[in-house]
Amino acid sequence: MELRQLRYFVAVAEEQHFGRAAKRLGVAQPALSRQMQRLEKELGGALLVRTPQGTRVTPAGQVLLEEARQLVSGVDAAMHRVRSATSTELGQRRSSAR
Amino acid sequence: MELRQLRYFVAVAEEQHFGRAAKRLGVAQPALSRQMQRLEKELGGALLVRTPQGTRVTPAGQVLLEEARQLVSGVDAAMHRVRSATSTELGQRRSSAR
DNA sequence: AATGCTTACGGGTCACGTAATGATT
DNA sequence: AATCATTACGTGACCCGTAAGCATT
Repeated sequence: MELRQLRYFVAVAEEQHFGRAAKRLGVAQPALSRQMQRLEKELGGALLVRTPQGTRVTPAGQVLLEEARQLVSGVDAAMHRVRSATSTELGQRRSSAR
Repeated sequence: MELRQLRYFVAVAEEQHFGRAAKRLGVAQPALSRQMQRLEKELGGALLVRTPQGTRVTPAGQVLLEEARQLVSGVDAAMHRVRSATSTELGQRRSSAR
């Protein structure tokens, strides 16, 4: 399971539409379709219900949606924290802090 | 930033040695070296201090280490939860639960 | 010279976009 | 026929392992 797949999944689940999700993500629909298939295969079950009118999440998909949102925002937060820590390091040699 | 990089980084930080970390991960040292470089470049600063005796984490690396552990275990937990939810769906049509 | 990490090189895998196909209304 | 998603196909990027290089002790 990769972060890309989690980000893609959140977009599809929220848009309930592969086309709109793809546009929002800046990728083509087939890329999305393949990644969602891969994700479902790895997790061992359907996450999305595809209909000609659009797409809904399954119960398992709903579980993943909540987890994925947390993880994705957690990753973003971690990146910011590390970047802040990196910048802070620069002036730390002689000034004690900040 | 990808999960692979986070897993690799945790191994290096814990082993304080690229060679041992690579062995533990089942990859070759160069693969590890490249991924750590990529990660540091993306995060905009050093995460590891390489010495001929081994490797230590920088302050920013310490921050990342804690974040990475949480994220990696969070991903694993999410996968288990979704898999459980998937199995549960199967018998839900007529039997109410279990 | 030995240890530890990095750069160079070649091969296999993966992700993507465009185009064509399938399915439902 | 129109909409939504999937499969087919070719290209480019990425990851990896082996081999060679650099630095420190």
